[in-house]
Amino acid sequence: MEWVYVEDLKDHIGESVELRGWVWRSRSSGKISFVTFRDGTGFVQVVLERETLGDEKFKSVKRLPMETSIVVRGKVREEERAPGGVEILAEDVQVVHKPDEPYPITKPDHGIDYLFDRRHLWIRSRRQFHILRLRDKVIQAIRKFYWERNFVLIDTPIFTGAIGEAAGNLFELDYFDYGKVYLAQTGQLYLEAAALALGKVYNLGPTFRAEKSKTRRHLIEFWMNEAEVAYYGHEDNLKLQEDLVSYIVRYVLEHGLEHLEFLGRDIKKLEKVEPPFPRITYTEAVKLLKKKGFDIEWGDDFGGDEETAIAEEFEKPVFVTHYPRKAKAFYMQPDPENPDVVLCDDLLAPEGYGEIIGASERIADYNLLVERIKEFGLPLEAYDWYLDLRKWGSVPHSGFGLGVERTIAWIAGLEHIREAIPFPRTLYRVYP
RNA sequence: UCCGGCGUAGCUCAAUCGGUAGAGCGCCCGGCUGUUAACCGGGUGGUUGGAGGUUCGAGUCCUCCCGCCGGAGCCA
Repeated sequence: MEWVYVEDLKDHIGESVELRGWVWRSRSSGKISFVTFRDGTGFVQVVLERETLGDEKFKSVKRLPMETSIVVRGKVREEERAPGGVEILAEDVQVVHKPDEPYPITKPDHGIDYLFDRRHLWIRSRRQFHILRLRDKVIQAIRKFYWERNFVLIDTPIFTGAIGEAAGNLFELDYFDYGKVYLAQTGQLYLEAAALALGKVYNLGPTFRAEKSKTRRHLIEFWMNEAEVAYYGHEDNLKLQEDLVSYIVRYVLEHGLEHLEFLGRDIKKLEKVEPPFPRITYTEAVKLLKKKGFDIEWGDDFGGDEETAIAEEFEKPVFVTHYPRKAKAFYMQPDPENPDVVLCDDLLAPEGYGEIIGASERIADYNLLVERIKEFGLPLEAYDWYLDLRKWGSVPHSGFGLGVERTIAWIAGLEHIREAIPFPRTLYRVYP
């Protein structure tokens, strides 16, 4: 008998098949019992009848505890009364492992701390199943987007010297006799080197921020997708970002619709995400916020409330461009028309999900970059190799970083980013 | 780090003004051939986060500590 996964059952209607998986829940009656069965690819209802299985077999399997692992053989049939429209009429059930203790996650009324203490088990639950499948789709979309455009994947290092966007917020480790090294906050500087070698490059991997951030938009360890392209200016950069984000949303709508529907996501809102995205300059955004009653002055950075207030003016993600030089990182190219602002953008997701991209054109001129490093009080010697990039064949180039979990949280409509990653690292949690 | 909230059965919560510690779910036993978080009957279950204090009497009030949740700052 052929071993079939739940996700492929629709191709086997009327056949007898073997399923290997686990009991999610079961409901038992006197002579019939319904098992919600899961195998990692989906959930399906298995019907156990006394008449089909015989008295003895039925008695032994009619009340299997949650998370009993079982192999089921039976007939696949369309059934209107079954959730999902397809069910299995069991002809044989073999128990692989029957738990001795009650499964700790039962009805959906547990507290968030209890659930995260049992994250290794919680990921078996339906909601988590759908979220993690969506995450997989988002990452598939990212890789496919760059692959289709002939970008080269550059895996940037996790251990780095003391360089990055800021000196603080770094996790410090001892590295043999070398001394202190730090966990990467960004692969950007390495991607800039790679862009000058390979043209169009990207990365996708974990990054670490030792920020004591305690909000629904922050993780200590999160995944970032960064891209960097030689000879790209500010405008090319914006175009690439809106193409990427639209591509991800379209891909998920096409390949992950059932997951979005399970999570109750408003699909119509996602369908509107097509290029071009609206744009607003920082200066215009400040005016808008003042009109809305915010106490903000030109030069201040935006907080979560400000970002939400800007984003709610638009149905699509919105670019906020041309931030004040002093509010942003040292490597950003000044606007030739106004040196107080830089050629950068933040992409704000709709519905209050905040910043999902930070981007800029990078400074190409050696002397200007040295000046900025000094101006920001950074140690010049740590940037030796980075400055080298401006010594030989320096060119204008631009890039950005996309926060993977924030993108997932937005697309999936999650209340908190911690559900968007299998095992979240938050301020007070590294277990499990 | 700062501000606010919470901590009671395995879980989610209730307990009036300071006056006998409760419910639902889970689990165990029994019943039921179409359940959808099944349902019905019975049973099981407590150092009220910890230490100290006020009081005739503290889950409830006070002090300190611990843990968690929400938010701020910072950021993707």
